[in-house]
Amino acid sequence: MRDTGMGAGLGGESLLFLTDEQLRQGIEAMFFAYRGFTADPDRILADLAYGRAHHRAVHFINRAPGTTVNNLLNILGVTKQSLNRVLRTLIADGLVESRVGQHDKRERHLFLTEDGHALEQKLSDAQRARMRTAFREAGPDAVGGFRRVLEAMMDPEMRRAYARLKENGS
Amino acid sequence: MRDTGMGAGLGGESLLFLTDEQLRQGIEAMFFAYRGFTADPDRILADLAYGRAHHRAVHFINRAPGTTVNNLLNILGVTKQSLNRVLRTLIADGLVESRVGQHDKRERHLFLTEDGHALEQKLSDAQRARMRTAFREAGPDAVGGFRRVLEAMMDPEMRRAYARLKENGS
DNA sequence: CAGCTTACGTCAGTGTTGTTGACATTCCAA
DNA sequence: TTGGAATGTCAACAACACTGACGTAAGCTG
Repeated sequence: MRDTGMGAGLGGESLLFLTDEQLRQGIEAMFFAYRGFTADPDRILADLAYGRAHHRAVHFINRAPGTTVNNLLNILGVTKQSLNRVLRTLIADGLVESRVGQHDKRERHLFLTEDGHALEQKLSDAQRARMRTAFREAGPDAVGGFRRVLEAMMDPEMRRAYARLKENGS
Repeated sequence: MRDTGMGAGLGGESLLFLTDEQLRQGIEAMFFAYRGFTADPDRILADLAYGRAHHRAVHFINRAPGTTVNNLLNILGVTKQSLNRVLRTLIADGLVESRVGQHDKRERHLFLTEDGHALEQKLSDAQRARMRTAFREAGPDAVGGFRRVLEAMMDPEMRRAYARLKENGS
C-alpha cells in the first residue's frame, strides 16, 4: 500500500498484474512518443545537412564539456568510426573544438564553440518545449512515474551514465 | 489539487515549475531508455539479417491483421518505397502474406503467416519482458504517469493512431 | 629502455533504412 | 471513355550504422 519504502528491485507490489495487452500498449506508446520526441530537432537538422547523430554529439558535449572522445563513445553507444565521421564534420564546420589533453596527451577534450552552443540551444529549445508541454499536460505526478519507468527500462550501464549526468548538471 | 476533472489540455497545475535541468533529464531519460527498449529485439534481429524496420512491420501487421500497405505507411511514418523493400523481403521469406483486396483491387491486405507469427512472438516476448520488469520496478502508480507523459509527447496524428490501436486490441 | 596497452584517427567495404523519381495498375467520376 | 487520383512496385541514391585493418602518438610496466 505505502508507495515508498522498499530499497530495491521488485518484490513488493505483487498485486501488479500486467496483461500482454497493457505491455503492448506500453511498447507502442514508446514507439509513437519517440517519434514525437525527435520530430522537432529532426526538422531543424534537415535544413542544415546534419542528422540525429550530430544532435546527440552536440547534446552530450554541451552536457559534459571537456569530455573525451572515448567517454562520448560509451555514452552514445556507437563505434568510433561512426562517431568520428560526425565529429569531423562538426569540427570542420566550427561547431566543436577538440583540445589535446594536458595530463594525457592522447586524449582529446571536446567543447562547443559559440556557434556550437547556438545550435545546441536551438535544438534543445525545440525539444524542451515539447517535453515541457507533455509534462504539463500529464501533470506532476505523472512526471515522476515517467522517469521511474524509463530509468527501469535502461540497461544497467546506461542507468549509471544517466545518473552520472544527472549529478553533473544538478 | 484534485487530480482529475479537467476535460482537456493544460490550464490546471500552474504550480508545476519545470527547470531546464529537469527537462534535460527527461530528454536524456528518453534517449537512454529507448536504447534499452530496442536492445533485445535488435539482438534477435541481427542473427536473422533483419532490422528494426522489419520488426516494426511485423509488429503492426500482427496488431492489425489485414491492414493495407497505405495504412501501415501512415502508422510507421515512412515512405511507401521504404516500407515496400521491407515487405518484399518479409513476403519472399514467407513471413507475411499479401492478398489483393476484394472490394478494391489496388489495395493489398497484409497478414502474418505461421512463421511470421513465430517471429513476432519471439521479438515481442523479449520486449514485453523488459517492459514488464520496468513496470514492476517502477510500481503501478508510475505506469500511469509513464503512459500519460508519452501520450502527451506524441504528435496529434500519432496520438490518434495509438488510440485506434488501443481500441483494436482491448 | 623495450614492449605492451591505450586513445585516437583513418581507409575501405558492407548493410539497413531512409529518401526521390519514374512507372504500372486500378478505381472513380466527369 | 477518358483523365485524374490512389495504390503499390522498381531503381538509384544518401545517411549512418557496422566490421576489419592499420597508423600514430603517448602512457605504463617490467
